[in-house]
Amino acid sequence: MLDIKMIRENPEKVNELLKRRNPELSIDAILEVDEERRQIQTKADELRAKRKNESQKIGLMKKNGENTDSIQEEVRLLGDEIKSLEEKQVELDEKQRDMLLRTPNIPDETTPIGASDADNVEVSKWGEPTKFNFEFKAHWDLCEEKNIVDFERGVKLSQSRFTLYRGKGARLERAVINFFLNEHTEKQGYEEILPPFMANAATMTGTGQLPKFKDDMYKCVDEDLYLIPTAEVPVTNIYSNEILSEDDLPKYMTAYTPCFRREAGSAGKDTRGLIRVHQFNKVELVKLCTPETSPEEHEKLTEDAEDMLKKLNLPFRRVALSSGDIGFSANKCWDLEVWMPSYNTYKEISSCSNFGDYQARRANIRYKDKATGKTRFVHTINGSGLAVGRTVAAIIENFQQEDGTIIIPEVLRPYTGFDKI
RNA sequence: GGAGACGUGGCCGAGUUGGCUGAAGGCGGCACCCUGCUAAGGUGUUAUGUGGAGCAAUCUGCAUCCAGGGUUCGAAUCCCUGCGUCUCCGCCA
Repeated sequence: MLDIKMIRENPEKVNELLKRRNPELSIDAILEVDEERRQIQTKADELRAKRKNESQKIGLMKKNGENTDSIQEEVRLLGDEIKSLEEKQVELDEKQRDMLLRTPNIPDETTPIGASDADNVEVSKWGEPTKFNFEFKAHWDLCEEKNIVDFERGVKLSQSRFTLYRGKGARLERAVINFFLNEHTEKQGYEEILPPFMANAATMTGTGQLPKFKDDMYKCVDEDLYLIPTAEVPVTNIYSNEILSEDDLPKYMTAYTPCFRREAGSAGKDTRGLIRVHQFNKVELVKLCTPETSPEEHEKLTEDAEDMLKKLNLPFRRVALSSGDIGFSANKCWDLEVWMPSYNTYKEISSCSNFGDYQARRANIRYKDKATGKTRFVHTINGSGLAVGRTVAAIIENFQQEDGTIIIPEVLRPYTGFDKI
């Protein structure tokens, strides 16, 4: 959520930056509501102050045995007036909050300006796209051949885009999860978190999924609970409505969770294989830090994610998302894309975003600044470290051999217990 | 799931015959003072949100005693609902 005071003081600047994201965005309507809201509040405050004084007066008069009938009637009428103003005020408060909650974060100055993913900028590359001197296969074909993912029965059990891993496939998936978690916790200093896989509406609002992206999520029928689309949601919200000490920062947290996404609006895209499914596994990296350190913490987190790809020896590149393509809550985002032979291109495997204080303001996550003694909003950062299903798909495709076997990367072998499939 | 108890500031804990209590007291924290060091002691300070004034330091109004409603001139205090915690019983991986 953007800071209403900041918007009030820099309306042109905010509009200009928002239009980099989408030319139709504007905060003008919010400012109109804000103006009216403040007028009502001032008026209501005055009347409440009056009622307070008068009521105290009544108390004293009663003590002295005076008759208070007329003044009581007067204050009762005042109460009616206050009540109607309060109703109006609540209405405007909610309206303003809703408008702010539906307004995306403003892009960082360093985010490349552009309208869509076509304007994203490749900034670095590691390794070379895998070359084959034989007819290579797509991971979905290899998976079926080796019976390590049973796509058809996954569909039977649930619906399309649900997968059933089995045998060495299931073991490989679990090995990748454990490898990532061990690296993040033992070598990179993150605290392991195992959060609930369902979260309530307040939590979903904190990170930005609600109110705008309700239709992207799975919702429980009889409860105010949603299946999480990413571990970012519960993990970032761990400290919602709390004030941390500056000494507690930065917080490094990592979590494995399954992720549930309805993928509404992506019909026809990536319909085969493990790339786009309704339930997938992911290990997430989340940081809370001070505003001063957030750019460098963002960079370090991205490097931590890149480190996983390097250790697996998977070719990848880093892309700076353009202002038209970054996520709703982010002000800056690097995508890591892994080489996927079947697509003959790089596919997103991690998205490392800096949210500034946007999520912290929504979730109300603050800290006490030591130097000034003031409470400030933390900055939140997160990134996939990495998407597990896509990692498995990349391993299967990039490390397939002419004889039809798949070589398991060295670093995973202690986890899989086998060196090829 | 059934029965009961409870929900106050960073923590503990007063306040429940409604009124001057944003809230006593203690602990902790912070600042300063004092004792040559340490232990101890003294003084002060110590919530959040939001509106207004001011360049600012700051001053000031309003709100907040789990949340939301209600009663009343006036509610931390009374009533209702929800959420949560604890105890006992039942059930269960």
